[in-house]
This record gives sequence, structure tokens and C-alpha cells, in this order.
Amino acid sequence: MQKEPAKNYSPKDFEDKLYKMWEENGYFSPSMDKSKPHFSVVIPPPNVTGQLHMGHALNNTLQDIIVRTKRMEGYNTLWVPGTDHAGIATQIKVEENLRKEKGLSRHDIGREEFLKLVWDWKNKYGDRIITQLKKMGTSCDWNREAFTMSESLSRAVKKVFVRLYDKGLIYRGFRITNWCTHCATALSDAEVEYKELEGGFWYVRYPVKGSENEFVTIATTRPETMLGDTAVAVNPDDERFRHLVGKTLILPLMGREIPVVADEYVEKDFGTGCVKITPCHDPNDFELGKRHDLPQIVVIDENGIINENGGKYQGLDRNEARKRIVEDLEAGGFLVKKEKLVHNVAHCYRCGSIIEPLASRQWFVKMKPLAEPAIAAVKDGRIRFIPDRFSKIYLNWMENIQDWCISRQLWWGHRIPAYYCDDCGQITVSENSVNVCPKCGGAHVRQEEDVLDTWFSSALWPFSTLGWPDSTEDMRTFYPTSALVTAYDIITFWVSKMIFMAIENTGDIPFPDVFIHGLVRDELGRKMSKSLGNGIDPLQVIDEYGTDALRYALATGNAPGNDMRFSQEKIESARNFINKIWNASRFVRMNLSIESASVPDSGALAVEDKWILSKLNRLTAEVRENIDKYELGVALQKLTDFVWDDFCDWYIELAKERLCNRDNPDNLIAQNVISYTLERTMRLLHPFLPFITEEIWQSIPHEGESVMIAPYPDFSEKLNFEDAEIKMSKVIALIRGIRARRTEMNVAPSRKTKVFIVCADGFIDGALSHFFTRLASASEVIFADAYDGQDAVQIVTDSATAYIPLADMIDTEKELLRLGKEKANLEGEIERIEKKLLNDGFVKKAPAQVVEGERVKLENYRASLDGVVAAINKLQK
RNA sequence: GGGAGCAUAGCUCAGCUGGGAGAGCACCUGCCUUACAAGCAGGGGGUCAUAGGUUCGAGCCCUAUUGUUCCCACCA
Repeated sequence: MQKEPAKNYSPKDFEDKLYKMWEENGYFSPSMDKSKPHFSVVIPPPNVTGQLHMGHALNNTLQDIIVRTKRMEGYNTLWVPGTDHAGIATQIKVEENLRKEKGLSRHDIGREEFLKLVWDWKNKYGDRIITQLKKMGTSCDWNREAFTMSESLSRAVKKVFVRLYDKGLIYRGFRITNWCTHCATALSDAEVEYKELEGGFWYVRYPVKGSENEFVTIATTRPETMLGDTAVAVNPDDERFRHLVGKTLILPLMGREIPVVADEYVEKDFGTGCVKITPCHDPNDFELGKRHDLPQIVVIDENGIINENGGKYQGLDRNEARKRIVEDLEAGGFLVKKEKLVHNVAHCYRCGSIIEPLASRQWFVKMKPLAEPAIAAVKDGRIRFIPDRFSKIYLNWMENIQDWCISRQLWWGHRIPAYYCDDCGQITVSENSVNVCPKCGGAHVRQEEDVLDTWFSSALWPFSTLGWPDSTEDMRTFYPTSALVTAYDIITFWVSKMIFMAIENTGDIPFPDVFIHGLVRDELGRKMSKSLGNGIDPLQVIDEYGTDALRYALATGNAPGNDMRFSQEKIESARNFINKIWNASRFVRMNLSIESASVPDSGALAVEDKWILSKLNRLTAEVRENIDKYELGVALQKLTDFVWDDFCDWYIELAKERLCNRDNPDNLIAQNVISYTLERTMRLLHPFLPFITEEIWQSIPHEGESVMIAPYPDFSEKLNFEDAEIKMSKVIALIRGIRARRTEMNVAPSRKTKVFIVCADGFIDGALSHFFTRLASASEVIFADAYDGQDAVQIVTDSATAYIPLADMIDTEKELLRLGKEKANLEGEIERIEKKLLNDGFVKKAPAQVVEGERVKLENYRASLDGVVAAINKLQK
């Protein structure tokens, strides 16, 4: 029929070719068939200049499985791809590059020039991640590729900003923010990471004004901030210090007079019970300072340098300043002691430097009013997390939400659409650029320098990518999207923000389902990271084993929300399975003469045909259900078991007799059944293993252009053959028994023997002889009512007893011992079930089905026991 | 301090709404059986962390304990 396929699965021969074919034929685009329900997904946008890592690989594999299934199920399916401009991450990269290549900083070349460089960088690397996503087999509609900084998405960003500002949900405020001195920008709370560090804990005496030799001792982990102290606080209930409240202290080194105040915030039992208050460099002190109306003195600037308020320490780096201040305190007799203290220190999640809490003017989103409907949407079930436990994490975070700092002192990002008038101080927020102050008419108007947090634009992703704020056809057709697939580590960063932004701006939820997966770890369970050098490059895996193998390794045995370890072992077993499929198809192809396949009337079908068709049929229903419930790992496991055990190990072996012999009268029936089964199996597997299934599907009888757009198989009552399944399972049990016994007795596989079968109810009869000649080393199969021949090995199952005359190899004593054990075993089981059935509670309360199941089991055990007892009697004679 | 997860075979993990434990790998035995040695056949191996409880029945539900991982908060 065609040239002999390669002996081993060789993905390079077809993966790229097939992807190109799908893309060129437009299969990735939605059908736009309005009579069908829609199914839409937006990709979690990777960093535009990033590289594909295992996390992306897992995320996109899971999405693609779902999307491909829905597409085959007939939904009008859209998967929107795109990338994120990733403000800080990208800017840092370009800055580093600029420094390396030209020794310049971004300030040296100015905003405009720098942004040009970033765009160049983006254009250079922006395609790389897309190319890599395509390598994964992702079936995104590339015609709709989005980018958070594109013109249309920028328009959405401006629109939302103005809307929220007009509603009073965005405001500008002087607040403590997390400041990264390396990136020179404010960060949101979500962008800082806490790490435990051992640091110093310095005890310092502050003299009380006007009373000689009286001191207040405070303890601090950051002595350099004392330059900005404007008070010392004690707990109002603390007897030890009550008399000091209201008194004045002299701040050492600075000589400034500061008050002692009482505030509940201070814990009596920690440190000395007295806390120095630095409103501009500590969030708690800031709040306390406001309560007590304390002055705000900034002493550390945005680069981590002591500023003009720091007296003689001006110009020192914060670390240098700490050293000098401690020295000076000691010299001045103010330092009581230094202890070590392990405490949590905030770090920048991007560059890792220590965060400086710093009071500055920033833009914020008022969260409480936005959080409320977002909480309700999850609580009332309009949005559900899979698995459900993540809704707790979401709710816990949402219910304790703080205002969101959205301004960043970066250049790469959406510049905040706010305009300041230098003449009258008016602030104008507008979607259009403002050149003349609408209040005073002055022309000295400048736009806010800051840009928005990257997450501000990604928060709009589910609708901005569909064309919002315009009422586009995509928006009307595909919104709300159907599911979001992402890892648990960005639930608070991203998922939560999409939810409240969508509800606020579109009046609808962004998606009903949030399918959460875990992280991919290395063989030892560690996070894959650049610094550890333990990352496995998915592209290298693809190069070596193929995309399908990678996808299989990531999808199999993966339970929703759970982390997984990736190992060489896993990818190899994935490859082995695919190779198995490949060879099964090779066998089928080699024996095929028909051009199209259909299932013959059931009257023409052999019992094994009915069995495999029925199994496949049931599998179809189960796989659909598992995928619907996002149990992708389970679905793939069932498919694997079917292909390997049922189809390859049993059906193919049984079919050989008819299939490999063109003269066999049933040859065509076998051809039809086997190619029908293989074709359906390829369709079922296609969402998981898109390439191999397409390659095979194209080479066997099929209808249509591509398996990718073929209908996903569905359950059919016509192919439900329960009797055949029961019959086959009994035959299989008997064959297994025979094989096991032979192996136990070291009978060489080449030694064929007669097999006598006694089956009281005739369930296993002469029509099934070929099973035993093919699969149980039988030279001849004789059915009888009883066996009274020579000494034989006996294999007892619940439906039949097989006798193999191997007189020369039987050790009667051993055999009796074995049978005795088996008898005891069966008796035990029987006793257990009898007891259960005598239990009134069980019979009355357990479902009828379960009780009936136990009764059947009991009968089977009893039948087996009878057989074993008979066997023993026979041997003892 | 608050919250969540995990603990099942030597290893990595499945186990759906409770009905007497599975897979892959590893290990042992035998096979080049005309699709596949990336394979075939057979086998050993688990008081499902511990202690209670609910139930006719618990790996699964409840409580406590131990170990472990993570998230949030951020006590100077």
C-alpha cells in the first residue's frame, strides 16, 4: 500500500511538517459556526523576551489538550495567544545589555532612545517565544496574537485607568512603598519576597531631655534609619515607661528633640518595649506617625543613599552609613549592646536586592470596592477553582486586600495618562494626550513620568485581547472566556486581578473555570532555576525525544494543583509508549488492503472484536468525562492502558491469525475492526499527542482532512457488547493462569502441549480454541465435561478448569501444597463475604448494586473452590 | 502569627461522589514468539504516617499528634 514505515518512532520526520500543515490550512482559527457553543481560552502571556521553560511547557500542554478536545467536540473554539511586555524584567535585561555593550545607563541616553532600544529588543526576541510555543504543538490562533503594549491593548489600559480614576478608584498618595534601590522603582506588595536572614539587633540609648543620666533604650535592626526618627513609642499599658510618655528625648548623633508617645502597636515583650519611630522608612511607623501627627523625614533616597536630612552622613550608601552610625553610637556611649536576630527581610522578586521601605508619592488602586464583587463571584460559584482548595487561597487574599500600588518608576510600560499643570497644579487624567491645562489654559503641562505595573495590563487580558473596549465580534462571540489554565503561584498576582478588573469593566466574569496546575520541579523536587542550574530545557527534550513525548511526560500522572518532578525516566517511558503506538500502527498498516473502514454487523464479529469495540466504546465515554472534569492525567492513563494492554497485548495478538492471512475468510472483518479501532484511538489520543496521532491517522483509513478537526469520538449504544466483555475477561483469566503455571514449572515456552478445558456451564467453548493455541502455548484444545486422562497440571478459575498433561514435570507434593494454599485463600475470601452478607446492616444499608456484586463474587469464589477441591482429590488418588 | 498541601510498593506518583489498594521505573525468572528488546511472558514487594472517632463498611469523612512543603502577614 505504501512504503514501509520506520521501525522506530522518529518524531523529526513529521512534527514540523504537520504543524505547518495545520497552520496553513487554518485549523487553528475558530470555525465561527454560530450554531455551536463557543469555547475560548486566553494564554497566560509569557514574557515577550523570555524563553520557554518547563513551566510554560506544562501550562501549554494542559491548555492544548483541553482546547484540542473542545475543538474536536465541535465547539467554536478559540485560543488567543500573546505575550506580556513584562516591565521590570525586560527593562533590566535591556539596561544590562546597554551597560555591557556601551557602558551607558538608561539615563545617559534618555527615555526616548532607551525605549527605542527596548522595542528593538522586543522585536528581536519577541518571536522566539512564539516559535517555541509552536514547537509545543499549541493550537493557538496566531492571527489573533496579542501584546500588552500593542496599540489596541494600550487603549484598553488607558480606558480602564481613566474610568477607575473618574470613579475615585484610582488615587495618588504619599505612602510607604516597597522600594527597590537597584531597579529604582516602587513595587507592589506582591512583588517582594521575604527571606530569613540573620542580622544585628542593636540596643541604643536615647537620652531624656532635661534629666541627667536618664535614658530610653530602644532596639533596632536598622540603626541607619534613626536619622529619620521623629519619636519613640511605648505601649500605653506598660508600667515601666508610663512616666516617660509626653517627655522629650534627644536623638543621638542628630541632636533632634523627639517625643515619647504611647501606642497600642508596641509590644511590651519584644525588644526593650520601646520602639524608635521612623515614619518615612517603615510602614508601621508611617501609620503610627500619622496617628500621632509626627513629622515625616526622608533620610534615604531612591538610590539607597543618605540624603541631605542625614546630617554628616549625607552621601553615604545605606550600608556604609549603618557601619559609621554604629561606630559613632559606640564612641558616644549610646550603644548598649548588639545581639543577633534572625528576621524576615524583604527582597525584590526580580533582582533580589533588599527592599527599602520608602515614603513617596505613588498611584494606587482602591481595592476594597473592587474586591467585594470579586469575592462574591467565587463565593456564589460563578467562578470556580479546580481543585477547589485554591478558592480558599484566593478568598483569603481578597478578603485581606490592601490598596494596590500601580505606579512604577520605569520607562518600559504604559505611561500613566495623568497630566500635571505647572501653572495651576491641576491634575488631568485623560485617554487623549493633554497639552493645554483645561483648568487655567496654561501650556505648561507634562505627562506623569511613571508607568503602570505590568500586572495592570495583564489584568485586562481576557477582554483586552478580544478587542475591548470596542464591541468587536470576537468580544461578542468569545467573552466571557471558558477557562483559565495557570499555575498556583500567580493566583494573587494575576488571576485575582483579572477577576475584579473584568467584573468592574465588562460587568461580567472573565471565565467560569480556573484550572490550576502545579510547578515542574527537578528530579530532587527543587524548583528549576537559573541560579541552581537544574533547569531542563524543554526544547532540548523536544529535540531528543519529540514534542509528543514531552507532552506525555508532563500530562501523565499529573493531578490538578499538584507539583510534579520531571526526570529522565519519565521522558523515556513517554517515548517508549509512543514508540509502542507507532509499532502497533506499523503492524496494522503492514496488513491493510482496505481503503476505508467500517464496523461489520455484530453477527459477523468475533468475540474479541466485540470485546475491543466495547472496551473502546466505554473508554470513549470515560475519557470525555475525565477531560470535562480536568482530570487529564487520569484520562491519559486510561488511554495508555487501553492501547498497551487491551489493544496491543491482547487484541493484536488475537487478530494476527485472521489479519496476517489474506486467505482467511474473516480477513476483511479483522482489517475493518482493527483499523476502525486504531483510527478512533488516534482521535481520542490526539489532544494529548497531536503529532504522532496525525501522522498515523493520515496513513490509515479515515474520513476528513485532518484528525485535528475530526469529531471527538462519542459513546455509541450499538457498540456496547457487555457479554463479550465478560466472556473475554474469563478467557483472559484462564490464559493468564495457564501461562503462570507453566512459567512456575519452568516449562519452556517452545514446548506446546494439549490443553483440556472443563467448563460446566459451557461459557468457554470450542469457538474459543484459537485463544489458547495463540496465547497459551496449546498444541490442541479439547473441551470435555470432565477430565479423566493422565496426571495433569490444573488451572482453576471461576468459570473453568484447564488441565495440562505434563506428567513428567509434576511434583505431586508441591502441587498439593500449592493447591492447598489456594484452597485456604479461597475459603478465607468466602468466609469474609459470607460474613458480610449475613450482616444485616450491610444488606440493608449498602446500595443494591454493591450487595449484588458481593453475591456474584461469592458465587465465583465458590465455583473456584469447587474446582480446587476437585483438583486436590484427583491428585490424591 | 494565619492558611493550604503532602505523608500509599525500593524510587516517582495515580486512586472520581466512602464498597477491600494501582501504574511507571527499579528488582528477580524466562523469552530475539514473523509490529515493537524503546519489546513479550511470569513474579516478589504495601498494618495506605500515628492515635482515636463517624459508618454495615475508611487510603478516602471528622478530631488530635508527628514529620514535611508551600502561601500569606511582617514584631521594631
